[in-house]
Amino acid sequence: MNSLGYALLSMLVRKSCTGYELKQLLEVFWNAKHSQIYPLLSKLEEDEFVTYVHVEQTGKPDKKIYSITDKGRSLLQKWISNPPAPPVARDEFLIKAYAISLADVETGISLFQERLALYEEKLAKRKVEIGLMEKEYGEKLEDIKSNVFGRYILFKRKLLQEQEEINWCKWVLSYLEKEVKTNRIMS
Amino acid sequence: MNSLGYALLSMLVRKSCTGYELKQLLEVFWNAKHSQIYPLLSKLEEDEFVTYVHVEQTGKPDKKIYSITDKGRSLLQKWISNPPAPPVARDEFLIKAYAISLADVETGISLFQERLALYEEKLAKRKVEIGLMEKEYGEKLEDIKSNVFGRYILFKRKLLQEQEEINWCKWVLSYLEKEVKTNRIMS
DNA sequence: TAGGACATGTAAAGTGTTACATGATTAG
DNA sequence: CTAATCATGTAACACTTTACATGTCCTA
Repeated sequence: MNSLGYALLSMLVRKSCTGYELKQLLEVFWNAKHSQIYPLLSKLEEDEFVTYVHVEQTGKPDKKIYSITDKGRSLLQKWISNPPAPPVARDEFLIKAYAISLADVETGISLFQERLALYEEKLAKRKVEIGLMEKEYGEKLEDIKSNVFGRYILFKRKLLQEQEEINWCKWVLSYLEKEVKTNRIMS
Repeated sequence: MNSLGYALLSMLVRKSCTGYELKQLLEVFWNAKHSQIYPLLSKLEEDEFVTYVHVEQTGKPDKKIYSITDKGRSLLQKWISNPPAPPVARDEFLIKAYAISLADVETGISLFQERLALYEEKLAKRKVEIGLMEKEYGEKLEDIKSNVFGRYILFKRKLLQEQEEINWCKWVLSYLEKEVKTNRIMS
């Protein structure tokens, strides 16, 4: 079983879902493609970690609602206490930032301004999401036994990281924009 | 060309390196394996983005010192101004954190304590690294045209993100440890 | 004397992305 | 009338990891 398999199980603990729904929920972790999710769900079903019911629909395509089994739940539970694999982060932007001395200042500035805009948008959405959670679940969010606690702390983490990315972008931009001003005075 | 190829080029802009050195330098981005680096360097050489000189050594294995070509440099330069691909972060720990309600409180606490320890160690090393850079390069670090500026801002970003991960771990631990105390009083 | 640093390579297996394939309903 | 949402699946290709392969010097 790979990480994605466990990610699917961890979602199904909270509630039964279709593959389509799982794809969207998994976005809190990373952006897995449906072409990876559907075959993996079949494999999970074969190994009896999940089961599904086929639901016929009119107007919409039929769907399969997957649920976690006891076998699946105990697998996930055991896996949690194992030491996690080291995190991997692949970010093309950081390579560009690293090589920024090769670009002219204007390119550098627009690179960072776009990154800043991207994360400001992410942060705004995140705040809305967390706000909705707080309205819907209230004190339940702070209850470590509740099945929304995990989701809540993950969202908070994302918020903090996004905020920090914004701070960093602004810090870098202050250097880049200082340079532009100096050039203007000299010309 | 893929991201790893550009990552290699961005390292070679600063200085000529062997594949072995590149593997270590690339760790600022992510942990690429040598089995991916060596064949890619060959391909880069075939396409004339890099060249190498064979250096014979005694006592140590021979090595190839790779340098970027003008063709490679201009490729990298053009690539920088293209919009970067969205970042991907795969982190098993976060799946475990998400499913934490399934584990008992003690498991949750040790999970987060180990994460905290890991990032405190990372942060400590990062501070040393940055300290060394500041000693070695001084004001050059704040010069956006200098070829250490990119490296410096990347390290600073990592520092901020690591610090934030620590804050978050402590915040989550405060909930988990509150629960343990409540249980003790009740028993 | 065991393990790490130095140094480069290939092969196989596993994981992830893009493209192909289908098709009704609803909102703009 | 065009794009998005719902919904699932396969095939080909690209990328990454693990394992196999070799060999000396130096440090604990």
